[in-house]
Amino acid sequence: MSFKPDNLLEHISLDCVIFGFHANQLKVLLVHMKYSGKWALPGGFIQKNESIETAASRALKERTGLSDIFLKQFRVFSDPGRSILNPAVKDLEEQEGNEHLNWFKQRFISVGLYALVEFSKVDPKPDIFSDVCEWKSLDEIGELMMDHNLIVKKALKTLQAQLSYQPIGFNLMPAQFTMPELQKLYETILGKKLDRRNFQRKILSYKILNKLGERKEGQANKAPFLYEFNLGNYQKALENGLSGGW
Amino acid sequence: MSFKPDNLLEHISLDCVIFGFHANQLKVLLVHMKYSGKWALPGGFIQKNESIETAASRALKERTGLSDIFLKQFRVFSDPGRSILNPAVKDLEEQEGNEHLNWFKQRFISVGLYALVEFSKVDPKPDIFSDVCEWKSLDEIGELMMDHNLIVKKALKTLQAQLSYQPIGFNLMPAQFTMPELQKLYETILGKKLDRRNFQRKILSYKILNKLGERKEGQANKAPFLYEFNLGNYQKALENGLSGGW
DNA sequence: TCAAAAGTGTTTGGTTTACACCCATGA
DNA sequence: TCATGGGTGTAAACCAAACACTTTTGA
Repeated sequence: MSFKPDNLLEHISLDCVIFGFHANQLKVLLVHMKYSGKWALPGGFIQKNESIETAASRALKERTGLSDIFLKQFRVFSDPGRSILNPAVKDLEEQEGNEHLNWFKQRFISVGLYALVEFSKVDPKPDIFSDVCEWKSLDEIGELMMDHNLIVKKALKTLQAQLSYQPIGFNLMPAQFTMPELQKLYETILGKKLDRRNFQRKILSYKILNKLGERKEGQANKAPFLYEFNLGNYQKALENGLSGGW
Repeated sequence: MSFKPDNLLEHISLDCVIFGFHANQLKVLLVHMKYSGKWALPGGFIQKNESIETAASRALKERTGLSDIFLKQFRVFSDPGRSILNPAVKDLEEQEGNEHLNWFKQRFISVGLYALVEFSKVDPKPDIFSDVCEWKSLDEIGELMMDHNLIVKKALKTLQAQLSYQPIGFNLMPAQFTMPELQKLYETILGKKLDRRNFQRKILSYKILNKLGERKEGQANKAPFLYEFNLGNYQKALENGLSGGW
């Protein structure tokens, strides 16, 4: 993998908050920077003939192996101070003879996007500036590079707000899932418990689920039903918005 | 007024959708480009040591004379095609010996912001690329430069969505106003009629208004009460959000 | 047969909607 | 005195929140 700044727009970067859901926890995909040892959000730059969204899809594809990811820009981070102490520059300075050092020393304005992906389908791969790429649950995230903690915080807040008027599970759940599992997702995002019965009634009222047969899994209790998303209605709900608030 | 690209970030611009309310109409402040004759949104560029918001405030101050304007970024417009037919470049080509032509020929990614201002306080001033700066009501807006029609459309949609969970009147109304006037503002933004009595009950339930004495104005009907915003509660409502939906 | 967790339905209270009557004002 | 439009209140419909009992399952 090579890096060619001459095909990239200057001053503009993007940072992706990639959300996944696993073991009843909301997770974020992070990369570990080679030299500074800091964790950071997967990012990217914009090629001269692509949009932010295209560039982000490209970065996501590289990091996760997935295409057609749910992706949404939510905020531009442009505080002039955000780049001043960019440890990525320090990393590069430590590399012998890095020809692109000056390019990284410029000030970057970064577009924040969040992505929703199905945890099990992701095959995390580091980029050329990092040596590790892996999932971290929200409470495992320590101090991130630059203003990335702020970016995660704002992304989560946006996601919470969207939850009230947009269906989101399709991008985060496996193809088949139970109602309690879906509820856990909502509870995790919102950071609070929901009533089991009211949750079910509400989510069913959206008509975005198909009920399948029961599942027999080996737990010492009644086996919950399996559901899948009804893509047609899900799509409509995405376009028209939902009503409620959780 | 001079123009010094050497102090500006390349590739990044901003466009402001400045909303005002007058004569029961929602208006947008536009500038008329000197050479192409096209109307456009007031825009700006980002200086090397300022944030997007600061740059936008600067542009707004220049265009309207106002400081401390309500301002919110809502979307980045980065389609590579948006700049290709930039008539501003054509304008500049027609100017003899414009030294900054190449600077404008670059591709721009633009951050869209919307602003809410009190119509009567604005003193519109063109920028160096335009010869007119004036208010246009939404239905008077014809074809704008580049993708500015799209930007206006998205701004309006954002404003409509915000309406449900944020108070907005303070920035658009004069210091004192009547309930029917405030209702007109909401109706205009939403593009639909609201019930007079339910509107009043709802807006009063937010506790963001102070009721003043009646007003006597010469109309052939009962004189409506005057109200003003309760700044303390208004501020709280901004931070905590409202409940409803219209 | 018991604990754990899922399925289902009902009651209650609050919010939103729809609607009607009276009052003040200038013409 | 009348048309216009504002002030206020109430009944009905709807929605959300709280809550209980029954069922299934593996241990």
